[in-house]
Order: sequence, then structure tokens, then C-alpha cells
Amino acid sequence: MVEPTGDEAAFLAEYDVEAFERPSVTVDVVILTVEQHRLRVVLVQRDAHPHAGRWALPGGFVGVDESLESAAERVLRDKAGIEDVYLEQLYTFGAVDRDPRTRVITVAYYALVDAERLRDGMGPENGRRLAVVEVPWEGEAGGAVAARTDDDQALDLAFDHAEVIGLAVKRIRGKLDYVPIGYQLLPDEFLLRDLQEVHETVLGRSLVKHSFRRRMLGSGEIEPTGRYEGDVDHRPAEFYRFTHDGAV
Amino acid sequence: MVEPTGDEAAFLAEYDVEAFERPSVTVDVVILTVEQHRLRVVLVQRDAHPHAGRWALPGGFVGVDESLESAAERVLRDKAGIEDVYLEQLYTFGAVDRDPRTRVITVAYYALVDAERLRDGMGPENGRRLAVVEVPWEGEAGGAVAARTDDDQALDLAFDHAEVIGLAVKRIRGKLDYVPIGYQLLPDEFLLRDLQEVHETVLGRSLVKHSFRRRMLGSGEIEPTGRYEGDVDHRPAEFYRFTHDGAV
DNA sequence: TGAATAGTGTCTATAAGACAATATCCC
DNA sequence: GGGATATTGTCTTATAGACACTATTCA
Repeated sequence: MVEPTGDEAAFLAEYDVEAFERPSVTVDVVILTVEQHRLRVVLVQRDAHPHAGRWALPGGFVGVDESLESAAERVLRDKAGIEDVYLEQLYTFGAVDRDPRTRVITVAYYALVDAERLRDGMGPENGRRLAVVEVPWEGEAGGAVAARTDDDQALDLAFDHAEVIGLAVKRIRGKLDYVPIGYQLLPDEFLLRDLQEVHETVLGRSLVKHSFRRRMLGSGEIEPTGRYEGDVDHRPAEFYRFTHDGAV
Repeated sequence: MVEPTGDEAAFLAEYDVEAFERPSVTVDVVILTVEQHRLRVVLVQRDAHPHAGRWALPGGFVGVDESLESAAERVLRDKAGIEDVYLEQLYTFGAVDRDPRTRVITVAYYALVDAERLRDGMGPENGRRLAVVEVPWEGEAGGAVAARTDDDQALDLAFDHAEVIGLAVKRIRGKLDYVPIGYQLLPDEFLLRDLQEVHETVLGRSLVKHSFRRRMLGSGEIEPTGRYEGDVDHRPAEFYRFTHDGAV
């Protein structure tokens, strides 16, 4: 430890004039889920300028006494009413003019949530909705995506959020192949058919059933529960659960 | 466009009290290279508190009128004397206490550079050096790494930079398998032996020669030049170059 | 029995590791 | 020729797609 004066002087010397004016820092969260074979994202409608009326990712400013992850968790809790979900940092967007008001750097996170946990309060009457994500590119090409209503009406996205959501899609497409993240989008017990549907929806392409089963069962990431679906007019499928062994 | 007053009012309303005090934002760049079968990183010695004397990643504050990427390029130019290199954003570190002076959020980037371009001015007498990165984990497990001199002396790393460098190693280990980034660490023309050495050094494990050749040649990412090494006491190897076709 | 979906067998193609052979240079 | 490294051949194993077959439920 050194005397405060020296500390301060050294700090100011390093902190050059150009940087004296500080950018604002926000977090934006791409909350993704899969429902009805469609990839969906939570959007909130802006009521203030700029981009009033457009749809944006839930976000908020980062307080000086909270970590980035805490800020993202706060946004999830306050703006989407969910807690304890898979949450990862995505990318930090820092173009100078991305917010017309002032310089705002945003640290984007993405969350994966079981659709059942997002049911409540997601109607447009609350100024938020679960929009359909339309991905105009294949594989992991990347790029902006579009948001639509269930009736296929286009939703105007605010700021650079079309790019942010696009990057989240690209990221999870890449991760799906080697990290067991599919179970974040499903309830605790699920059918292999459901898991395959989630994978197909995220990847945007169909998968070969037998290969998919072989890989999932051979990975040790899932295990049969011994319980079977009922009330169907065909052979009932078995429920599986994630072991969480392969993930740790 | 709306009248400035309304704009300002709406902005302030959104910008709640907690966030009034803004964090500082910096960029830190993990400049990696491979030399003598060792992974290396550019470090600069701190002369001011905190962590005076310790070794840190080159970094700097982000100006309010420059993008994050521009800031990272400025750091590369000013603190390492290099330009036009492979540069990608790595992760944003935002723990509340990661800098004891004040709240500093840092956006980390990593750069991959051919060792030949880093030769000049990298002696410790300039307060910078090309340190050896020692990775204590296998595969993509991740975690902090250590920095050492060529004589195996440990170098104290400042702040959370051991974690930052570790994440950069994890990231490029993951990317190496499906993105042609090896050529960023080599001159324009190279031997397959050199490319394999770079891959082995980055991955921290040895590779099977025949399989490596098959994969690289079959990928279409590299092509033979027709030129061969000389002055060796064995069969000379052919030089190859990257096609840049597979990358675009 | 027929419709529908679950779950399995098997063949082929592809990619990687193991092992070995051949090629080319210098001494 | 002998030593050293480059380059190629071939066998085996593992994995994924293609295709087909069996299993189970309900109407």
C-alpha cells in the first residue's frame, strides 16, 4: 500500500484526457426458448425515445457496485420474472453510434429457458412478448435475424438488437454440438422426440433420428427414467432425464 | 425526432440512480504467439500502483469516441508496435473488485501474431516481454494459467490477467479444430511440420502426423507452393501457404 | 387389422489412429 | 550405405447417414 496521493496521481496519469468522459455500460439479455418448433426470444416494447414503439431486448444499466452477471440476473428477474436459469455472456457491443443518445457499451448475455417457465405475463398487453426468431442464414454463417409475431407479422427491432440476437443463435448452434445445453430448454423429464425437436429448432435443420438417438444415449448425458408417456394412439415413448454427470 | 427536452427526460428516467456513477471501461489485449514450441504472450511491467512491478496485459481506457475494436487496435499499435493482425473479442470481465482503485470493466481481446513480427522491443529492458504461457490444465478445461520467463522463473501477473490469458488459451484451443487460425501464427509460407508444431503447442498435446496431414490437405485450406526447404541433412519438405478460400 | 410412432439392426461412407513402407537429402 | 525426415499406403476402429425391420399402443 502506498499513500493515497501517489495512488491517485498514478491513476490519473494513466487515465488520459481522451478517456475522461466515460461511456455508459448496460447489459442486454437474449432470453431464448423453444416452443411449437420455433425459436423464440423475449422482447419488450420501448415506450421512450429513441426507437419508441420498437421491440428491444430486456436490459438495464450496470450499477457501479454490481457485477455484470449480477446485472444480467437482475434484468432477468425484473423484466422477465425468471431466476436460476442458464445464463452466459455473449459479446460486448461497443460501436460508437449504436445508441443515438450517448455512448453506450452493452454487454450482451443469453439465457436458455424452458418454455413452460415463460408462460406468464408474456402477452403484448404487458409491453412484452415471446417473439418468433427468424434466422435467414444456414448453419453458423451468422448475421442479423428477424423477429415476428405468431401470425408472421414483422416486429421492428431497436438498436442493434437484430445483430445481438443473431449472434446468440450462432453461438448456441455452435455449442449444441459439444455441450449439453438442450436440457436447459426442456423440463426435467422429456422424450427423445422433444430433445430432437429442440436440437432441430435451434440448428434450423432436420436431424437423422437413429443417429441422434445413438449419439445422445452414447454420450452418457441422458438416462432413461423408466416412465412412459400415456394417452397416445401409438407406442408410448420413454421419458429421459439429463444426468448432469457429463456436464460437470 | 422529438424535442431535446423530451429525449433528455426519457433518458434520465431510464437511467436510474444506481447507475449514475459510471464504471470505467478498458480494453486488454492478449497477444499470443508460438515460438520454440512454446505458447507466448506479450506482457508489460506495471510501474504504478496497484500491482506495481507485476506483469500485465497491454491495455488502455476506452475513449468515448472510439469503438472497442478501435481501442484494442490502438493498444496493439501503441503498446506492442503491431498492426493488421488477427484480433477478436474474448470476454468482458466485470467483477466489482477486480481493480482495487475503482470500478473497472475490461473488454478483453486476443490477437494472434507470427513470432517474427514480435521480435523487436520485446526485451524486459523496455518494460515488456514475451512471456511463456504455462497451461496447468488439459484440453478445454479452462482456468488460470501461469507466466514464466525463458529460464522458467515465475512472473507475477497483475489483476485477473491469469484468468484472462487462460480464457484466451481455452478459446483458441476450441477454435483451432474448426477454424483455420493456425496460419495467423506463421509466416506466409511454412512447412507442414511448422503448422503441426503450432497446433501441438496451442493444444498442449501431440498429434498424429499422418492424420494431421490428411486433414489439413483435405480441408482445402492450404496448398503446396512447389518450393522446398534447403540446407537440411534429410529429405527437404515442401512449403505450403494458406489458400484463404476456405476461410472466406 | 391398420395407423402411428418408438426403438433397433445393419450396411456403407468417412475420418482418425496404428503401423509400415518408400522417397530424398546430406554425409 | 547410413542417418534423418518427408511423404504415402493400408489396415483397423469409431461415427454418421441410409434404409429397413420389429415393437407397442389405440381405434
